[in-house]
This record gives sequence, structure tokens and C-alpha cells, in this order.
Amino acid sequence: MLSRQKPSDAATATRPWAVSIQDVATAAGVSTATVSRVLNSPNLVASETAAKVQQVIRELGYRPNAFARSLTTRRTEVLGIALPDIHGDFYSELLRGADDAAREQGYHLLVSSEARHSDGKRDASLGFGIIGGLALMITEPNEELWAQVSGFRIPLVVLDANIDSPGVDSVVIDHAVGARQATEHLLDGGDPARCYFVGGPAGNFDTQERAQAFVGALGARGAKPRTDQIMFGEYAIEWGQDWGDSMAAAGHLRGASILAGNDEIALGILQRAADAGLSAPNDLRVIGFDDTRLASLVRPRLSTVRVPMAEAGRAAVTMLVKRIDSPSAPRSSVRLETSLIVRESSATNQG
Amino acid sequence: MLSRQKPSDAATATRPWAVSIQDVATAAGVSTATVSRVLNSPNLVASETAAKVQQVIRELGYRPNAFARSLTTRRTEVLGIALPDIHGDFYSELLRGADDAAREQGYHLLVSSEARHSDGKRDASLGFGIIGGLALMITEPNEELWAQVSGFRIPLVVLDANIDSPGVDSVVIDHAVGARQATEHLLDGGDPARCYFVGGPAGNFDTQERAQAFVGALGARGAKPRTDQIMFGEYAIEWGQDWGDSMAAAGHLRGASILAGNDEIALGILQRAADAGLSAPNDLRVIGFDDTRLASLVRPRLSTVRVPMAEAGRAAVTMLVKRIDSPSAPRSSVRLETSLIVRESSATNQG
DNA sequence: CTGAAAGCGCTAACAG
DNA sequence: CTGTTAGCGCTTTCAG
Repeated sequence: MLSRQKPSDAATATRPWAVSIQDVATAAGVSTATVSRVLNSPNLVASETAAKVQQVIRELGYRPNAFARSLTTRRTEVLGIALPDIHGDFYSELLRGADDAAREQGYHLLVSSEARHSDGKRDASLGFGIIGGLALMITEPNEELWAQVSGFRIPLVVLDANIDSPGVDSVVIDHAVGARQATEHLLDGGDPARCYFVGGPAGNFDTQERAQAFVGALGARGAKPRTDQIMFGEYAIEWGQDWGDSMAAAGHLRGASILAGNDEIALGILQRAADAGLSAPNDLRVIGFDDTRLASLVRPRLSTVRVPMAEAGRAAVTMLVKRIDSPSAPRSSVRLETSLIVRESSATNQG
Repeated sequence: MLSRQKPSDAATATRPWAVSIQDVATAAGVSTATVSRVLNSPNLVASETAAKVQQVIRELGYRPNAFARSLTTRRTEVLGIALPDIHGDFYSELLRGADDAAREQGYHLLVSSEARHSDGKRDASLGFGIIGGLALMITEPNEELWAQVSGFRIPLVVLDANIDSPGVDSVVIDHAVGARQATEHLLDGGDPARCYFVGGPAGNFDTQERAQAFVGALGARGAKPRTDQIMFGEYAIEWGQDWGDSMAAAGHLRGASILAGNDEIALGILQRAADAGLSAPNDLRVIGFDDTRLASLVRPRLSTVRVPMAEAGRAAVTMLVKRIDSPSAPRSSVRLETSLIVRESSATNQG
């Protein structure tokens, strides 16, 4: 007769709120195994019993303890994503794609921008204990980070690193195509000697790839860029402004065709050009990179190279899930293409 | 003599990689309790023993299983943060603040934009099983979401909701101050009858608060705004453009003083004004909201009301942690002020 | 200072 | 179809 009682006071005393599977079982007059089954394999339970249990679950507001569950099943519903930073249009977009895909696959996302922090090693170790896989974005060589992450022993997919990391899945963004398209577009009816690449940090994988594509496209025209045609700086408007200043001072801005490392840099250049009385696309032509919201918001509208960040995020978690489901499948790698979007800032005068 | 052996083949066979506390204990010739102690209360262990254990831990690459740990301790290092969306400058900034604070406090962040999705109830329930607290951003009334979240029975802090939710901690952003400052600035030497509020969605808490502040500021001047002086739309540039179009068509744009619901709307208005041959601040004055990167990037630089999103994110997780540490402390609420930033688009002609 | 033992809440054979 | 029985890996009294 005791079996049908509500959870005893003694039981609830220690944890005033938590309802356990045991509580439900007792209240429903079944075993914990049965409760577990209605949750995980409903088809193995008599519909009548199931109904009763479901009702009790509802009444008690029972919610299975995720820790206990994961401890036994050795499975987790959490994926980690580590980015250099989580700020800005760029990473924001990536994160959104990843989050959407994660939700669709029944996972949650644990974000972290530890890659930016030199310390935090300890934190990483512990916090990452609950993730079933990690999507890691690497924008420049980082031995330390790599070593740390290798110790995790969980499915890993690296994003945007061009290194052929030893047998890990990867999603790489092909910056070359877009950069080449952009350069060719700039070259179209333009003088190779007046083409410039105003890139981001020289150490970044993407910067290097883009610079190479730029050089390659010029080479295809039989032109070899001078060193002053390829410069590296920061992904900030100030860098664009500074570059624009010195070019303007030298009287070299008019007639220049510029591929910038990102949209902000492009905008900075455009601003200084405007200050010098020059405007795109007539006096100079400028193409940005990333196709952030900014590009279509400013006037003249910015031509830019679209980088499929959301898709990259999606792809990363999709691969992660796939890897988790079949750990021994052959390593794979998806390549996402960038592509030129021509708007106003680089429009070619002569149709 | 068996006690000093390495983990047996049989043991490692089932889990080829996972090193358990038992493995460490065996290898170090101590009990699991001791290993646990060197990890959690090193001072209770003889330094000699501790050293030995530490070494074994390093050799074996042991990492405590977070699920097992949390199961027994009933503590988790994960905090949840649920936003309407995780995209854009705005939420991105919030997230960054939250993430920084979380890391500082030794927590990790589980993000989710489920608030946006009408389904996902099931997901929420399960995924949220591992979080020790939830920071929830609510921008408009949402009974369903509220009901769902209330069932979590975990520390909760709501962000930006003006409802006095029954005894939960909250961080509210005071949109009124900034909106009032902005309106007063617009009114400064301007005609109240030519002041406009071009807001976001009418249902949003923030929109309502801002609109009220706008009306209030006009009222303080003895002016009562006509209905056409206060309009609601979307947080998108198109809405600003549309509004600008109709105003321009009616010939009402020149001389208008406008407080927009966000920076994009403001920009949209400015663009249409430019198309009509009008420019700020001479022909019309415009103030945005949010102080996104965009505001300082465009020309003329956009006056705007700064909303401390990063601080809000910080505050939210800080409160959450505080609540977790002392569950019975009195409910608290922090109020963050917005403030006007005057740049070019609203500069007053007459010094 | 250290070990033995008892769970945390849940799932997964294994019997019935 | 359902109950029993073991643990999952870790922390934590309670004894020594």
C-alpha cells in the first residue's frame, strides 16, 4: 500500500524541488525502468501504462536529469564552438548558422571565444568536459591552442584553417575564387599597375590566400605587382583610412582599383577618397570583403566578396554530428566558395 | 600485487580512451577518494601523495568526467542565455559581454535563440537540463515562453523586460533617459510640431518605453504630438526608407527632426533624404538608436542613443552567478541607462 | 592523512 | 510488456 504514495517528505526535504525518476515511478506505481522507457522507447510500453506515467510526469513537473542521463548513455546533446571572437557581423553570422543547424539536429551550442585568451587553459579543460564535439575556428597558426585541443579526444572539426590538420574533418572557405573574381573584375579595362590589395593581418590564413589570388590574377595578365600594391594591416576602418590617406597624399588614389580585406577597410578608403573629392566608381573602384550588412547599407553600395559564414557554421556542426554518429567514417572536408558581388563601388564605367 | 597494475585490457576495451578516476587511483596506488581530494581539496592530502597522483594524472591524460561530477555535486559550470535572435551587432554585443563575464566567473555559456522559434519546446526542456541558471531576454509579451521557462526551476534573470516578473532578478535597460535626452536635443531650437518618432515594432517593450519618453519630452514643452508624429514599423532599413519616402513625397522631410528606433532606420531615412536633395544636419536632423558600429561608420556620422548591451550581458550573468551562490538573497534588479551621443546627423546649426 | 562505502539519477541488459 | 539489477564516474561522510 505504500507504493502509491507521493514522494515522502523525507525525500523532498533534501532537494526541495528536484523530482527524480524514482518519484515518478513511485507515484505512478511502476518501476523506474518503465518510466525511463516511456521517455526513450515509448513503443515498448503498454499505451495504458504510458498514459498514466505521462500524466504523473506532467503533474509532478518531472524533467530528467541530463547529467545522470549523459553519464550512463555516454552521449551529450551539447556541442562546443570556439571562435577567435564572437563579436561583429562576421562571427555573429557564423554563430547563427551553427546554432540553427545545432537545433535542427537536436543539439545545443556551448560558445567560447577562448581562442582569443592566452590563459583560460584550465577553464577550457573543464568546461569542455560536457561537449560531444568541438567546432574550432582557426584564423592563424596557433600551436598552443592546437595542442590543447588535441587533448580533448572528442570529435573535432576545424573551420577555415588551410593546414591539413592530421585527419580531422574540416570546413574550409575558399577565399581564392572570390578574390580572383574580384581582381579580374578590377582588371577588366583597368591598369594592372593601378590595382591594390589592402589586406588584413599578414599572419591570417585568409589574408594570405586572398593575397595570393590577387597576385595570381595579375600574373595571368602578365603583370607582376610591386610591393606597394600589396599591403597588410588590421581589419578595421582605421587601417583603410590610413592607407587612403597616404595614397591620397601621394596623389595615387585617383584611378586606383582596390580590393580591400574587408568591408570596413573598403569603407575607410572610400571615406578618405571622398575627403579628397574622389568618388567611386568614377574616380576609383573599390571592392570589399565579407558582404556584411554594412556593404549594402552604405552609399555608394559596396561591391564585395561574399563569404558564406552562416553556411560555414551550419556545415561545421553538421559534420560534427555526422562524425559523432559514425566515429570511424573517413575524414571529410567541405569547401565553401566565396563569390564576387558587384554593386556600385566598382561598377565599370563602360557598360 | 594486482593493485599496482595499469588499467587492464578488458577495462580499456570498452572505452578505448576514457581515463577514469579509478584508473588514476589504481595507477597511483591510492584510492579514488584520494585522487578526488587532490583535485578538489589539495590541502587535505600529503604533499608527497599529491605529487605522485598529479604525475599519474598528467601521464594518463586524465580529465574528470563533468557529468559524473555534476551529478554528485549538483553543481554545473554552464549558464544558459536565450535571446530572440543571436544575429546582428546588437545581440552580438550582448553575447560578448555575457561570455566575458561568464568566463571570469568560471562558467561557460550555452546559447540559444529558441525564443524566436515557436516549436522547440521539447528541445528547450532537455537541453536546458544542464544549465545552472538562465539569462532570458524578452522583448515583447510572451506568455508561452514565460510559462515554459518558469517550469525550469533554476535561477533566472530576465533582460530588458519591464514587467515586474514575480520575484525574479532582472536587468532592465532604461530606454527612457536616452530617448528623452534625444528628444530634448531635437527640440532644442526646433519646432515640436516637426519632431517625429519613427519606432520599431509597436509591441516591443523598448519601443513603447521610447515612444512614451518622446511624448513626455514634447509634453514638457507643452506640445502634444499628432498621431502622424509617432509611427511604428520594423527594425530594418526598409522601414526607414519607406517612411522617408512618404515624408519626402508630402514635402515634409525638410526641417524635420527625427528620432529613429534604431540606427538602420535612421540610415534609411537619411538615404531617402539624400535622394531628395536633403542632407543632415542642415535640412533635417536625425538620431538613431543603439549606437551600433554602423553609426560611427557612415557619413554624416550618426547621432544615436547608446544602449549598453555588453554591460547588460555582463550584468545578467553576474546576477545569475550571485543568485546561484546565494539562492535566498533578496531579488534584485539593475537598471542600465541609455544616453545620447551627439555626432553629425543632429548637430545643431546655431552653436 | 587515507580508505571503504554509499549513493547522485538514469539507462540497459536480463529475466520473467 | 514490465521489474530487478547493475553500474556510469565522481564526491563525500564516516571510520580508522
